[in-house]
Amino acid sequence: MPYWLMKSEPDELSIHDLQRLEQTRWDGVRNYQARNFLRSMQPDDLFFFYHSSCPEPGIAGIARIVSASYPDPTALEPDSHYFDAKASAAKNPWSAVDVAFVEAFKRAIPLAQLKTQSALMELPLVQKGSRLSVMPVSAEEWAAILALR
DNA sequence: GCCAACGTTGGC
DNA sequence: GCCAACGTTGGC
Repeated sequence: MPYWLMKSEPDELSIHDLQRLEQTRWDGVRNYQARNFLRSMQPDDLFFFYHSSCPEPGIAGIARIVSASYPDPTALEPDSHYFDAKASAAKNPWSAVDVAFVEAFKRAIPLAQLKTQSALMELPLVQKGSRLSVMPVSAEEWAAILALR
């Protein structure tokens, strides 16, 4: 079963928000490579929930995919921050998935620590200049990160 | 707030 | 199809 990592600004949605909500829609992805990964997700896949653009960026917990991908409705909502004028109901290029809370780490694993792990050198998250917000995580990487909890 | 790196747009 | 300009991401 594939593993993933997805980034979220905690001001928008944090792992603690998800804990409270139990389940929510992961939308607003507007990058084709990231979207393609969303489209290959399956229910019950697990992912690391990463906090970005915040005082201490890092992996804050684990969540689970609960739906196959479907057209992202925010692309069609004019008032949405994620509105895309070129999208239509008939032709919506963007995808969303539903996700559920699994676990919040007592302490987020800081990006700075992840960068020191030789087992994670291939992970786009730690590569200089990488901005990919949805990425696959190998079983070995998953285990290496879990060991840092 | 700065800025490096990236993806996208659009003129040619 | 090239590539300069622009907007965005996201760490620091």
